[in-house]
Amino acid sequence: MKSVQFAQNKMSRFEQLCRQHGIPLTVQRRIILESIAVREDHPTADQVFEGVSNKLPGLSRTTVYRVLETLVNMGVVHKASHLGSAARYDPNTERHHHLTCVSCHRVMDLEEKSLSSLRFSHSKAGDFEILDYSVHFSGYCGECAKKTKKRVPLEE
Amino acid sequence: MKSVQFAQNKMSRFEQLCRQHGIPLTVQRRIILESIAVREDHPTADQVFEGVSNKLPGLSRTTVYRVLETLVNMGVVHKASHLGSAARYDPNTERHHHLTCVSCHRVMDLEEKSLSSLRFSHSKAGDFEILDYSVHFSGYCGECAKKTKKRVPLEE
DNA sequence: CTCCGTGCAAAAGGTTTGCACTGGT
DNA sequence: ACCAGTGCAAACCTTTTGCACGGAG
Repeated sequence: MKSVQFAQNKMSRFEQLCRQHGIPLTVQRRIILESIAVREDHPTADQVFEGVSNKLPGLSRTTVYRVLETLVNMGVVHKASHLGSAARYDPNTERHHHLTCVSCHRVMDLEEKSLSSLRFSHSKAGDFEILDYSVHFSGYCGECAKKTKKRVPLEE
Repeated sequence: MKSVQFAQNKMSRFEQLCRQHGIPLTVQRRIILESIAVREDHPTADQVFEGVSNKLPGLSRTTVYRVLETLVNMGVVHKASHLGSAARYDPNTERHHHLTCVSCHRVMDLEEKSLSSLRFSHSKAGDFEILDYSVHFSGYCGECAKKTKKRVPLEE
């Protein structure tokens, strides 16, 4: 499903970005990115560490975290922890969807009928048996949209 | 947006469930559920604690966690921490969607064109400025579907 | 009266930070 | 050579666990 091509493209784009922005291209960064690009799953930082520490003995867990953050900031890797570090509790047990403000991290409900009965090709995606789903939107909430008007949403 | 009615219904259903299943109806449970039912946001356990400890001095953070888990198991409250406790990293930076196995917690990609250009009533939901979205599916992956066939997916 | 629920403290993840040193440009 | 990146240890935040006590059924 994922080709060698994919990993190679990833690396090329990464190296290109590094040169463009004068970001040091360290062994750690190269190996960590490669290890993610090759995998089929969505590893946690710790799983990345496990997978890489063989090839790079002495690698620090801390570095894995820092490199991952760098890669995310560069847009080369996507960090999926949609609702932040802490779990959130919601009294609404009906199917509904969420809006998360990328600035203040507030989470709001979205009741949109058109989203509550999505159709997919099959009720099964491959051999995966779907029980439920929800749509997660990210963006700026009303307040933050004002504040952030015409500002780069980086380094608040 | 959320009515007093809603909170009252929540409480009634909760009390009913407790009686049905012989679950002790403690002050802590009542107050914690009420505090969530009344809120508009999706508080973290800690935020719940903050909000409740005024009304119930001496309340333990631990109890909040335990009560929340109980409420989730009773189906009265929904826990949203979609991808588990640890953040996950994904080399695929294109818009795509996720399948999470509720049994083994594996996360897989889903490339489904029909989901990649959802239409909503407006590109803005209220005053929320949407930047991106993704659909999160939960269910059983192929392997776990076999194992779990005809078994209650509770208390592994 | 019997248990389950609670509180406290301590442990167990996951992630971040301070500081000195090393390595890329 | 300079500065950013790295390693180590310790701190921090979120959540879980063990044990003794007290309140709900």
